[in-house]
Amino acid sequence: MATEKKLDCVILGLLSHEELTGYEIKKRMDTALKYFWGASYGSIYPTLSDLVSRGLATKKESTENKRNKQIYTITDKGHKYLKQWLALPVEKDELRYETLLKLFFGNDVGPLQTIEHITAFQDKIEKEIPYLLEAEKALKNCLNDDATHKYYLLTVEFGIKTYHAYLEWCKEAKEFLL
Amino acid sequence: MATEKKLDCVILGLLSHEELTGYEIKKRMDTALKYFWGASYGSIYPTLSDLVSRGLATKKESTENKRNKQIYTITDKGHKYLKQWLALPVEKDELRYETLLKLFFGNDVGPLQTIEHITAFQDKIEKEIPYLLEAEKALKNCLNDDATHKYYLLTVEFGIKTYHAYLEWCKEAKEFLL
DNA sequence: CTTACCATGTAAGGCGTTACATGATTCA
DNA sequence: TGAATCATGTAACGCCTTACATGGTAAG
Repeated sequence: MATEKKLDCVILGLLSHEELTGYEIKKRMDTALKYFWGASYGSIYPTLSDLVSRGLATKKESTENKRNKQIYTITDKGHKYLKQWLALPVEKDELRYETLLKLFFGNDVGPLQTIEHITAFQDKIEKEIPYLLEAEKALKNCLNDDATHKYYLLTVEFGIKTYHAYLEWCKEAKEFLL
Repeated sequence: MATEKKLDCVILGLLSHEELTGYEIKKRMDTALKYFWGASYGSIYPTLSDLVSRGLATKKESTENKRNKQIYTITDKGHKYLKQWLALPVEKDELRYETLLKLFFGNDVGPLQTIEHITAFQDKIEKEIPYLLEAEKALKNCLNDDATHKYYLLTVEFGIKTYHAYLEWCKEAKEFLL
């Protein structure tokens, strides 16, 4: 019954359209998935081994050069498992914003310090937006190449939309506190 | 260096304006804080004991009736600790939306199933909005009573704004997929 | 020649959940 | 009298991160 682990499904999802190494999986986590899902090497590599032992993926050594490179491929069983999980209703969407926490207790330290937290948040968001817009542009330009791009684009649009809402809120919140 | 635990600060923040029992703390987590921070009894009670052993809070037994009720109060040291934490920059704001994950891999199961996930998400958000609006109204009506309400209101406004952005996205996303 | 990136993995330990276990009180 | 809510806590376990440990390759 315990909180179901999702990382195996995430990895299978990534493997479902290309063979990947653990390192490459991590890169995708840090780019395409970073806005809504994260993972470290310390969880990726063990999960990969687990996937192989459960027969949901296979592992092969790279042949092209000396480099110690393990390439993972999804199996039919893995595809099935992934599809089953995708069909299940979503269990949990969780947001954990320390900024809001510090804001909530803002009265203990006064408006100036709170405004600083809001400004830091604002800066962080403003720096992320260009990447999202770039991704949006790139994805729109190759929508016909690969149907998966369509879904990727939707997550980017989600990010753009919410980030703009965040910025609007930052502006209003600061005005309210001054 | 390990991920700093935040629950102690959250509890101190709640205790900073009123004495509370573990049960009451949990209630606040499930209402005012639920949109950006969660915690279970299994983490609240041990943290409370820990707070007492570190001298950041004190515990006293309820005198009013037979009920086994432990009331926690913040100490001066606790106030100092809380303020120090509030002054520190935010370490991490994290969003973990399984909905976006399933969306990202939507190509593996097609648009219809993806639309179902979006609809479920939409329903969930639509059901939450009335509570946020109610809280907004109540807080606006008593802004002068207690300065802490001002900060609470800001977190509610954040919720309202982002939830509206979510709904807009849901609508557009579904149109895009059809 | 050294910095950055490619590449894999383990160990220790933190954090938090779920399930369990218990019992009082209030209200219909 | 039964359901809901009040009320506290522990035990087992799962998940994940950080830090550690190691080494190859490419580019400037």
